[in-house]
Amino acid sequence: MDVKTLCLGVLSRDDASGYEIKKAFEDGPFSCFHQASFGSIYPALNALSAEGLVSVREQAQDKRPDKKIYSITPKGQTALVASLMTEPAPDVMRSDFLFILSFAQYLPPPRIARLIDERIVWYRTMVDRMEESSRVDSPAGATFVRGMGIAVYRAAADYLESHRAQLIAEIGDAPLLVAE
Amino acid sequence: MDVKTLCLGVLSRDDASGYEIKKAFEDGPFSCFHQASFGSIYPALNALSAEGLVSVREQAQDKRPDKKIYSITPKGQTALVASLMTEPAPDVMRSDFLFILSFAQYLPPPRIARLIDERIVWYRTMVDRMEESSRVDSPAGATFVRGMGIAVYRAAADYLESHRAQLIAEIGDAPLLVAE
DNA sequence: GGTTGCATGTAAATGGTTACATGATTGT
DNA sequence: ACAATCATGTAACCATTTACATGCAACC
Repeated sequence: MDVKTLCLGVLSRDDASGYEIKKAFEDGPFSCFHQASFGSIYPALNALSAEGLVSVREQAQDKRPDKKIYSITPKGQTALVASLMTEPAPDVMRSDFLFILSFAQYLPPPRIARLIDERIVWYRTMVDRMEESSRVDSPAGATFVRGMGIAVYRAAADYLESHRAQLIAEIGDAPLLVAE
Repeated sequence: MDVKTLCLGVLSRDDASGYEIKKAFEDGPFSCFHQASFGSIYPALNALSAEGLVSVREQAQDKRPDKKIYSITPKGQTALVASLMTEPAPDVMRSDFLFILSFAQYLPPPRIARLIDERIVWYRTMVDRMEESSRVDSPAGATFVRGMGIAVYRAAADYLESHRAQLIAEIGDAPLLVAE
């Protein structure tokens, strides 16, 4: 699933500028499971435009730079659905946090405690944010995915909260390998 | 966290060949949150060797190609711990599955049903595998991380099972945009 | 007879990200 | 005075994946 398809997906929900598409991957509904930078979004948008999968209209703004607002075309809708019909690539997860935690016994307990505490806060914040956005009415798919995000992040936070103390106690008994 | 650190982490648990390290990222305890291919592992191992962070011994095998078994050195242990003390990069998740599901209303319900069913099986299989490996005694960090994996994957599978029917029903009412 | 597993390695291609360039406005 | 937000875009850089190269043994 390349950046072009990702942009098409965002645009299928609503017209947007490149800048706004970026936000959808930063804070928005896609931030949890896909990401893209300006360096990939702007070229993708130009390519989509050249292929006739999106249309552009320039919008002047006062006190703000001009915007290019992109809309998905019928051809673009078809292309999006075709991409959605291909077999999804396997999920990819990259977590330095879990990698570090899996060697907790080599590290100072206060560091482990801090990492876990920060992570709990992060998960709770994400759950709150998702619950808030679930108050506005969304398409069935988006609602389903958001609900799954809430369930999974809540399970993660709950686990960290309920097992934190035991891990800290266990690694507290072992000798340190590094100064704090 | 680059591939060199990842290899150092695997080797801190036990001596291994490049081939065996690959397996740790494919099926093993790290497969859920980091991955690496041969094309990155073998060069990383050579670099680590040149830096004195690992040592190598060649092992002849009958009916199998020769192996190069790598061991972490004291210097390597120090380097690993130093890496583990740096701030972890933010987690990255890339899921075509969730991206596709968030546009479920554009797609044929049987496809959505199949995708969800396959995913449930996958999560349950992973949970079973992790639970099995939790019967052998592991360091505190690894046990903690494995437990979190089980909790999170179980929550994901439970959510998919309990909300599957409702999603299928909701998208079944809308007109199809593509032939099955 | 074809696939999978074992085992190491290289080179090319890829698909990004990071950093840079530019500039007004608003908030601290 | 400095950082952040809005807004678009390019080019250099990067790490990794993919594909290739090689070959034997076991299994179906």
